[in-house]
Amino acid sequence: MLPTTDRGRLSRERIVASAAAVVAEKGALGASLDEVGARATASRSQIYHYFDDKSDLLRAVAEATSDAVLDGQRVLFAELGTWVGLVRWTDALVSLQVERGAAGGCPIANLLGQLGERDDDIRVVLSAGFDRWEDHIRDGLAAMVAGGELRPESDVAWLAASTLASLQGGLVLSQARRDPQALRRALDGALALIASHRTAVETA
Amino acid sequence: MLPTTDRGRLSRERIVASAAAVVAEKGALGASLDEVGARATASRSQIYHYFDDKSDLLRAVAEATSDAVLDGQRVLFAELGTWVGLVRWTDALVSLQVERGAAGGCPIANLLGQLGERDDDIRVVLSAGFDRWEDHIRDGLAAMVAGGELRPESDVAWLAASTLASLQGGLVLSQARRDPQALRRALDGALALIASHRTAVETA
DNA sequence: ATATGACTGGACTGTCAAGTCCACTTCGGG
DNA sequence: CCCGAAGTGGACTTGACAGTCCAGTCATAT
Repeated sequence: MLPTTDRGRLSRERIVASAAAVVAEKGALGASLDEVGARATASRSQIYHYFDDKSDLLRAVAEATSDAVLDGQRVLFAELGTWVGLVRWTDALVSLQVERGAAGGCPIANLLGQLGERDDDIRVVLSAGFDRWEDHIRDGLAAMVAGGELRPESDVAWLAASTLASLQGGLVLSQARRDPQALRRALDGALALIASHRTAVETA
Repeated sequence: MLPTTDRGRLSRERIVASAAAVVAEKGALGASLDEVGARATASRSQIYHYFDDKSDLLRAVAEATSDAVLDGQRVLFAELGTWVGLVRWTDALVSLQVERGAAGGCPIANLLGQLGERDDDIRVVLSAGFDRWEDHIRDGLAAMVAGGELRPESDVAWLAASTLASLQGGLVLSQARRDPQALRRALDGALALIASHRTAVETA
């Protein structure tokens, strides 16, 4: 079931990547294995060679999608330890939403909505993705506390959870309205809450 | 296409209600017209008597769902004009999520994720639902300003948008984690932001 | 009472996707 | 060189679903 040769490994990866793309376009239920195979230049029996069934493939897609979303922010995450870096992170997220024409929200949340109630394994994978995301934010805030930018008594775990929620909700609203400003306003709310815990009062 | 008799009106309503239930359970794509008909004690030709096709029915479901979600909060909305009422509203939302075992997020957001990118009419209907929701929050905050509970210069439109985003994001995270506390933390963030605009400092 | 049109039921068709099967190719080790 | 396993391709089966069609029922207005 797991590929033992390089050739097989590449085949499997091609299939997962194609599946992720098709799922992003057509939704999980709307994604046919025929189309996945066509894009990966692989036939359906290859898919069943590496995966038990469609659900198994979708689990792999969920993992790949989580990784992709987090990887896309790796550079930004590194900057989260300062107020300036935090603001830059929000700016980058809004810019991304502008580029996409405010279409399509968070890929992780999309999969959750489509599969979360149907397949508990997938729900757990996506939940872990959110956890990692929140951890990065919390680590950044903790670094701001350590660096003296935030007051020591700040509850960074709560602030991180609340910030990720603002981000997710902002994405939902901007997708609904096709308006990136909805995300901007949501993130400004999160920033304002964090700002209320800053030490120096050198304007936000 | 639109029913002209009472009997037809009831049939149509039964169909929409059943469709909304099936869609909530199985998702929009997973909902078959056979099952909708079976639950509504109506055959498929009845469905096609009132709706052009499945998309047309789903549009009606989107409207019904928006109305149902907003209606379910009508009593709470009336209380939003005071800090106490605002807190009660958040408590009720968290309680609801506890009752549901933190399963299934916001029905409007779920439909958006499944159909928003596929059918623009539906996206607009759901977006309007969010608008009405945000309007109720904004009106409540404006009443708090008028009542002297919030400082006059408070940007209630922004606070309302940010609060709805926290709510939506909190629902996403609580659904992913099967943990209503994620919603609690998100809403506490929104409350803290609003609290920072209060006049009297009589503890939050 | 009956004709008209709204309303209803169920059978039928075409399409499309999941999953199975088997024959074939590639490639590395003996 | 050749054997066996890993990897590959495509045809086939089965089932489910959207959408159509037509024959029949119900309510009511005259």
